[in-house]
Amino acid sequence: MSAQYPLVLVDASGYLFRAYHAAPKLINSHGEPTGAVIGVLQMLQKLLDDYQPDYLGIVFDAGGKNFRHALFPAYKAQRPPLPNDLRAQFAPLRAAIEAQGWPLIIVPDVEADDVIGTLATQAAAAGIATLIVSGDKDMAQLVGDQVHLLDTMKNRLLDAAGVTETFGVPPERIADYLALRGDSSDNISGVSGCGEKTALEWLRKYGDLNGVIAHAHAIPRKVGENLRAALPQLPLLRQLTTIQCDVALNRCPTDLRPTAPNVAALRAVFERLESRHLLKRLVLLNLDLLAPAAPPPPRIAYDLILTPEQFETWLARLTAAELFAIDTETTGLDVMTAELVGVSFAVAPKQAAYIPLAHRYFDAPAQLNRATVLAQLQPLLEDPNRAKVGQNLKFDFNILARYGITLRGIAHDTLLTSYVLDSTATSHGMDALAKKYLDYATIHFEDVAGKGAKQITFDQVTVETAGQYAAEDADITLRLQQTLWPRVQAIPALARLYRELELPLIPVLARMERTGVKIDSHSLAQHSHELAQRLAALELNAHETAGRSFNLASPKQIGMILFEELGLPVVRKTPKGEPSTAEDVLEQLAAEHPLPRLILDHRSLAKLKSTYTDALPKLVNASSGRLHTSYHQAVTATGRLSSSDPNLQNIPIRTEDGRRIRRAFIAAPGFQLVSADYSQIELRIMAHLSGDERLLAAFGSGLDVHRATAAEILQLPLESVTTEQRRAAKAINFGLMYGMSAFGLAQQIGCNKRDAAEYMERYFERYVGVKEFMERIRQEARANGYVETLFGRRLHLIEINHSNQSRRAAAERMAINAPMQGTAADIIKRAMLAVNQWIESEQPPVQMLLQVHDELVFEIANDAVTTASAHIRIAMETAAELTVPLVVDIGHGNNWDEAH
DNA sequence: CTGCCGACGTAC
DNA sequence: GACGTACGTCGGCAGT
Repeated sequence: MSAQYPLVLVDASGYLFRAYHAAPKLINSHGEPTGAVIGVLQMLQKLLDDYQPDYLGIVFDAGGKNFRHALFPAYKAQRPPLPNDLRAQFAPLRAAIEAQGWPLIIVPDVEADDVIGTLATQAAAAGIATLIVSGDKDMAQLVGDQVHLLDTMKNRLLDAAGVTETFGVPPERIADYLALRGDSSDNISGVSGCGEKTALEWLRKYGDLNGVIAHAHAIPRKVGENLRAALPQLPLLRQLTTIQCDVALNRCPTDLRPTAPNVAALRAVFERLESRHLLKRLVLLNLDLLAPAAPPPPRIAYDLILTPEQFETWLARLTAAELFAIDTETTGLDVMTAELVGVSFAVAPKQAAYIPLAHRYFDAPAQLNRATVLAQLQPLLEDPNRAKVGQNLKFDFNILARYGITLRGIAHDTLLTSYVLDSTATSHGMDALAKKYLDYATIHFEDVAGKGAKQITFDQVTVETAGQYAAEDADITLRLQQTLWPRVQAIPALARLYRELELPLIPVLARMERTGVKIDSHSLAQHSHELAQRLAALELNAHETAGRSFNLASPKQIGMILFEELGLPVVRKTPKGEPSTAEDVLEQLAAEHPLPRLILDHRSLAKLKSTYTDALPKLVNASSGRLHTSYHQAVTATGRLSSSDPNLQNIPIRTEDGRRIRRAFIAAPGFQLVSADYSQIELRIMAHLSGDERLLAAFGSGLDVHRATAAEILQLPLESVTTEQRRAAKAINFGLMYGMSAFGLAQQIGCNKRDAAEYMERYFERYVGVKEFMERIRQEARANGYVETLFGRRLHLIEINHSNQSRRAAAERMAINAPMQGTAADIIKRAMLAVNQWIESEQPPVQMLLQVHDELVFEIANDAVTTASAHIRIAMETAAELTVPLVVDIGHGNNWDEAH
């Protein structure tokens, strides 16, 4: 199939000018202007996508003088000099066009118009349909049967009829027309007093320029006089406005076939331009070709293991190695369903191999049998004395577990090494670590498998490509370990934290993930149904109240109704400057109008439905019949775990509907759910870290700490503290741990700022140790650039000395919070290890299912609940020795709500 | 249609 | 500007 226009000729100088004025004035990080180049490249790309020509000419003006200047010294004389920031963009544009393989034409002393005219004429003679792309109206004269014009200014495609319609004259009269009316952009004046209208009228009356000249004597009034005065000039003007179609060129249209792009060169140009858009497209179009920018990567020759002999050799190497890296490749990221596709190993830098086991694509080579290979590897993988390193081994652990292998001898995990070194790093992913610590550009997963809709599963990747990728992963993991571990070792507390807490936690978390939790999908479905009805009723009511229909889930539309149509006051704005419709704002507005309350109710129910009652049943694993979360050990800045897919750390609890969702988390028949949660652990840690006498005393004597705080601040006896007073004290206690200000406290407890400030003052008078502790933490953060937990985990605070007040204040709040939140995280991790130790040694009918920051949830056989609970309590309460007791509340029941 | 971001809301 | 740590859903928008 041939393109509609086999030849496309682009007036590139015009494109560049247009882009320069239309596109944003971008500047890259080197201070170079880039907007016009990027704009032109995007327009060209779009054009070629649209027309897909066989031949292509990107034509630039050569600059310098041409025949028109010789005829008419004033030609284009009024043009201001090129702005420097436009001039600077010619070179990168040329480089990009050449790298694209697009034929670029610049003829010395010839204007782009004449080059285009000549090529179009030659093409027409050869029967090749041509599209001229230009915003210059001169070009209209070239239009004919075979030649059409894409007017980039108006984005219209013009044939001869279109030209007549647009300009009022056919293509062959365009030059006459321009000669008469002039062309200010070229400094051609034409006939004084003769504009568009007059020129068209004359041409209509007398046919062409010669006709006008012949009848010049008959034209009345001043304009007639002007015409007669200009008569000697008109042939010259006609020459200037006529495009030359016979200039000497060293190329003909059929020479203009685009060639293959030079991807590396293109990438270099695009990177310099810092255009994510262009780079992204380049990546998409060149998945296989894409290599990092200069210098080209020296790819290492890794082993691809396809025969038993090769495997034997590598098995011996692994057995002999003091430490080896392992990495599994699978069909997906869900450890409950992903299939093992291959496994890679590294025994020393650059010495790595990939064993493809289950690649399935047309023509895939015969591979070693997965079961056989795994059986041979099993003794090695399960031997605790054979040291292994990996990147996020919890994943590999879970995958191997599904094939009956218990990975032991986990000596290192580079994900966790990176995390303990700097929990605030933007990424602990292998690609980022390789770049950061080894200055090595890894092959990315997207490079081999694509992404988005085009993504394929790893078993579809060719074994050769997969081998390069997978073996490199093992190689880099090993090298990262060699670089990272000494850095951790240099800080003994971090080394302990890593070896004694984080690494041993891997199999514990892996087990919890694979165990999952039983869900009563039926009750959730029933709940969803009810919620749908209540939501519909609220929606109807809200629309009636508002007087029109709108999307209750759209803060933007809500804002329109509340603040524009109903004229309610804007309480607060979002960081982006839009009126906020957040919960506390609507709560205030509810006093003035019934609609905000309806929105609030709708929001809370919609949240429960979409996030929980609808979503959770869909995520139940088909084979286990249970819900499996993923725990992330290297995400939070403070050392907490996080949970996703689904997040089981934010299951509702506060409202009745929320608790009903918790009731859908159930125990298997014959079992109970047991929930054990630390009572006030962060406040206890604050007491311990601060050594504050009164706080220590309150916890030491087992008082209700919030009540005690209220009594202290208000100087009341404990028993006369009201519920309201206790609530305020609780808000202070929590607020303190978050570094809250008087303003924040006032907002929280609904009092004025002065009262809040007075409460806080009174608090710090009574709890002097806490006040001193907070100041000490700020000092420590400023001096060290980090703060520590009780166990030496560090949180780096690079903005603690920031010049911007609010940035610095934010860092100070993190400094205050992190030691408490982080110590609590350390303690519950220690408890999890202790409980796991007990489970492994005693083999009680107990499974640890969930961790929710200060709570552990277990599934325990009915008759073991009491004794197991006692063991769990001891393990948790003795997980750390503080100057206050750690207290654990334990409950049990058929579901998670009852267990509380 | 896909991907990204901001707003919002759930938990501790 | 103002309360720390997370994750998921939605709307809206840009780009495909």
